[in-house]
Amino acid sequence: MEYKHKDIEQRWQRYWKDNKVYKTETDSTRPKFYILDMFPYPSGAGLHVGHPLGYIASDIFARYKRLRGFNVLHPMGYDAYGLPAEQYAIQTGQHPEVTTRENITRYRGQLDRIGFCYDWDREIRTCDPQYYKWTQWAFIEMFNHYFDTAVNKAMPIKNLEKHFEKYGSEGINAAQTKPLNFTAEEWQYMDARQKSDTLMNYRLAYLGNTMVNWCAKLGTVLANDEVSEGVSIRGGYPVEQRLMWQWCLRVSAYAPRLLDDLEKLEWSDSIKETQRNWIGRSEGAEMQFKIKDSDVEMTIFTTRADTVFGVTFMVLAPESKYVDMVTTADRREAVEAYRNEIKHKTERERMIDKKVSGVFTGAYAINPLSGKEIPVYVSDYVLAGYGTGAIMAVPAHDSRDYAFARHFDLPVIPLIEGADVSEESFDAKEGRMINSDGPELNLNGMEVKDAIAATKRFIEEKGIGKVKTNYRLRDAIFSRQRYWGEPFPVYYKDGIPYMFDESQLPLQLPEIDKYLPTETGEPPLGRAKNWQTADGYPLELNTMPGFAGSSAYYLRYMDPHNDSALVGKEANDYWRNVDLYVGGTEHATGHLIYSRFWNKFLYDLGKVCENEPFRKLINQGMIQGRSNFVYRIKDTNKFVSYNLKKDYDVTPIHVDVNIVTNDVLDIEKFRGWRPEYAGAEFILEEGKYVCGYAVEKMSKSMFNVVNPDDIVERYGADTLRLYEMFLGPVEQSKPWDTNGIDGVNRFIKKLWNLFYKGDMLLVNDDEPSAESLKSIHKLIKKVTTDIEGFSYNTSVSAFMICVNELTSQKCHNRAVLSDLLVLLAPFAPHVAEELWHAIGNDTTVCDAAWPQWNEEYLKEANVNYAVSFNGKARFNVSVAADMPASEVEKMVLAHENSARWIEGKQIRKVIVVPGKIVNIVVG
RNA sequence: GGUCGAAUGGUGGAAUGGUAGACACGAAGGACUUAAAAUCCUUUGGCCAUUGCGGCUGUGUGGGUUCGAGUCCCACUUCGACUACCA
Repeated sequence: MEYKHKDIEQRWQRYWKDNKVYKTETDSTRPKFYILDMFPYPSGAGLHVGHPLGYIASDIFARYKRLRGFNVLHPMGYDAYGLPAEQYAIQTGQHPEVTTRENITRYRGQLDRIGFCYDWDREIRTCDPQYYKWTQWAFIEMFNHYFDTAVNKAMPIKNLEKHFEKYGSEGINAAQTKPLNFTAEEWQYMDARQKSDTLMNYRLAYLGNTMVNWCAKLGTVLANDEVSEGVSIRGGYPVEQRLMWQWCLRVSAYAPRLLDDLEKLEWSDSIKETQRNWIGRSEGAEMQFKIKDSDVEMTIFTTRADTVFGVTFMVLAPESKYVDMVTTADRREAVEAYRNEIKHKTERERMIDKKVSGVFTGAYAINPLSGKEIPVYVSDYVLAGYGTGAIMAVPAHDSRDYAFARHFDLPVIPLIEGADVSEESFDAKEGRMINSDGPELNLNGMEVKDAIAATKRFIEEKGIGKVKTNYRLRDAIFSRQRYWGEPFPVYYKDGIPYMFDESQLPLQLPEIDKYLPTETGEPPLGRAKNWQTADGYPLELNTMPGFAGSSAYYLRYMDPHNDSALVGKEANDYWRNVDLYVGGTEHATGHLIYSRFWNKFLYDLGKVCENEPFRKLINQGMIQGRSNFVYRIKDTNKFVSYNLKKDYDVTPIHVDVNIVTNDVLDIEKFRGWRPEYAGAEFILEEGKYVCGYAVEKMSKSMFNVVNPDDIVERYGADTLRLYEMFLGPVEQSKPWDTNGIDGVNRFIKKLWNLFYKGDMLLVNDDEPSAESLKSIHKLIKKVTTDIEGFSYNTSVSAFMICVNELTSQKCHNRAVLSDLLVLLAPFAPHVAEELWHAIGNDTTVCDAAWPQWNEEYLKEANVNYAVSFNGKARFNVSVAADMPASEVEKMVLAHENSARWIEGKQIRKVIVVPGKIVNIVVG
């Protein structure tokens, strides 16, 4: 029999499917293991070979855990809402649901061909009403809760209302948008609208008038993690700041917990660090500065309280509420002009334009420690959204303040001994204080660290400020002006938002005629007919963002068909949380923050039993494209081979990597590739046309996309799986390069030849030799430890070594080969299954037991010691493995080569590392 | 600018502080074959020696710790990822 990958793979994929081999049930008698892939967005382009990298790694782990007796939950689904389907719909009029369904079908086909062990009965799609019912439900719960900072968890908003009735805002401990002050009586006299507005200040899901990232081209607002460098991540369109009424999630309330709980997670240090930076805890102080000749007091935030004696001016964000309060009449016009100018710049323009700009308000503030008068400016380098939107500027010790001071010719007072501030500021937090002597506080001579502490203590005592911890993490903007997303379960009565009752969910996405905003500029849902409650109240026109559906999907997999809860208590108590989560780093500040927030919220409500959703996280690297180039001589249809191109004036042109093999162009296929190349001529080297290459993102426009289907067709899924693992460590990014795939394919054929010679099965029950036992037990040990440590690439090498050894040993022993197949089953399940049955098993290899290695077989009879003198010049000695170190020493010193090296010199030290080295120090 | 990570042959990559370069690709030579494919064998970091079994050198650069450093420490160079006017 010959190794025919197509027959084998089709046969076993059908068998696994028909017999529901990978179906998972809750089973309290067995330990559970939940291993999850980040589910894909089903794009129109289909999967390329980069996508399955993480899926293969997790599939190997899932199969391995199963073989070790765990009850493994390994599901898959689709993050089906998203912008590309909607934009395609705008262009073609095709309903996004239709294209999404088609794309899912294509994805499923591609995934199936690779032989994954997903339990497809648990598949979920975020656009399925039975699923998004629970997304809507969670939103309602967030609306109905606030975050209590005293107990550090979410509490019902009803509690807060009761408190208001009795005590007003006095004594509340609630995360809030802004501080409010009202009495119980004032609360009583508020009308429905005012009460609603007041409660919005505290709800975890709230309607807020906030500064948002508005992308005109996409016609929607975007969350901070969907914007990078001032342009939208999807499409790269410019984004500007706008004040809009939006649904928001009070993620910031959970910032301390999101930060602290990172410690417990088995995530890579780099991704934890990314989250830490994103949450951005900074300890500092808030301080009040009085405005001269006015009642206004401005609050600023600083982490450098020690530098207060070096404050020579203050700066307000253009959007700051203080601007109107302090600007003098004669400066009003100039300030307004500046604010308008800033308002019309996009975020991107503000970033590119690093020029210092700003305007004087006419006001002077009084330094609370030195009593000096200092001018107040407005500038866009101060952000409205962070701290209080106002800063005290210390040009000597902050580079941004320094640039501003130089531009407006403001004084610079150095505060640290030896700091040279003639050319640039001294930003380091170290050194000894000078020039910091005020009427009540003297910091001179202190170290910076102590000066910060002393100043904080002083301002708290004097009531001019307080110690404050700020977080960079902002609330998540939760509205999108799009069609293809979850509708909000919200209706409006007299302009006040109300939630649907849970029993009325899901609120289904309506049909519309065109997927564009309405003529009046409302979101696409404004086109829906009868988009109102039974009583005629209008419904919310926005939809939820992409991260809504992906924030709790891992919980739904535990209990995907439950009609009465997101996840039932029994299922949740058993599966708890994800033991191993595999996905890309690009979600570090998006999905992985939102999911943790969402999970913590549900945990506070007692709906889930674990505080964190993903216990261990592995970030697979990205597979980049490896593009190929041909070199056309300018103004001709003649192409010159890579190593000859320096003699010509050439234009490099991307060429489809699928007509290039090992960087050699298939000339005939190239002529047929595009009509303009039909008459192409070539200047060859050694009879071949050699292409150049470059590593780039894998994309259609670079003609470097490799479809896994083609690899499966040609080499088989097992080869694809092994090869993707063999390429290098899973966590590392690397270009896709098929140059080595033949080696992996050869390995499978060699494995096959251990079992078959022609049609004859070679397997026997002879006593296995000691060296065969050693080979297989070495492999068991290596593969077991490698899988536990996610070193799949070295595992694949170990398989190759073992098969080579068994081949040269002519080992066809059934027991040895059985162990080999079980070890291989996670990596190459089809061929393992085929051979497993060929040697007489009638159960599936997926139900076998993982073999244990026996150290007895691994023991060496003899051990090689490397002998060195002063760490140099070595020779080897071979001694019995159980010889004690002192005997080894004697034997080495008696060795003829030792005499040569010692040559009468004194022996100072002899070091024997058991089994490894003998080092003799002479001199 | 900040944070984190990386640097090893022609290539992808191996090496609990202990004989660097496993394994694979590619390349060269050979066997089988009328020929090709497939398969198998040999060589393959560099330099020198190759009718002697060897010698020298070598993990981005410069220092350090150690009997011994690709591995640990310090500084630098280059590259990558993330983030970015966060006071």
